[in-house]
Amino acid sequence: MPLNLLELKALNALELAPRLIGMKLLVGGVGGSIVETEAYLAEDPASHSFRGPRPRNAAMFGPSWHAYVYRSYGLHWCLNIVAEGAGAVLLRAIEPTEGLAEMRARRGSRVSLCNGPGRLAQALGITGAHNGLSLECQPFSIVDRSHAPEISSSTRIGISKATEQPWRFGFAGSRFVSRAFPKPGR
DNA sequence: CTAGGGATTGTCT
DNA sequence: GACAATCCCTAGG
Repeated sequence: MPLNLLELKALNALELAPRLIGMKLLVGGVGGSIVETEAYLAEDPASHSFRGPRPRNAAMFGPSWHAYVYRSYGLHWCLNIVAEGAGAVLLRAIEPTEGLAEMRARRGSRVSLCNGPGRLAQALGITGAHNGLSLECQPFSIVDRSHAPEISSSTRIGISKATEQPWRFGFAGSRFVSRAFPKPGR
């Protein structure tokens, strides 16, 4: 499906995060279907944009539908999609479908290719050089889903602030997520 | 200027 | 399940 960029660029992080589930993301022809995301809002203590513009988070205050890439724990890269309102959506897992050999080469032939933000970035060849780039241009290629999938949600992973917000989203039932989602409540 | 701590992952026990 | 690896932003003096 072609992208409705006008619609997508107007969404804030909390709206965009579930909207991205099921969309296909390729970087240099390598990638697959997005199955797990997390939303980070500007007024969110867990967000890098919470304390206002800084050199590191400048991309979050730029135009939406651009990449925000940061280094995590000094060694891993993490890829976000900037949303309206100085928020961003962290891409945590994709179901790899294109360029499997290249991903395995970058991942050192490890079994886990794209389940987790650091692994995903490594498998897709993302580095700080991609920070601030528009997702409308090479090497990025994004294709919309044809219909809305069933979405799971849970609290976000690895944060110490605003831990109760259920702002992690996933493709229901996918085995490619970084962590299983709790069963729907009853 | 220095100390503390991550939106993580791989390895070892 | 525990912990090291490793960079750099942030807070505080």
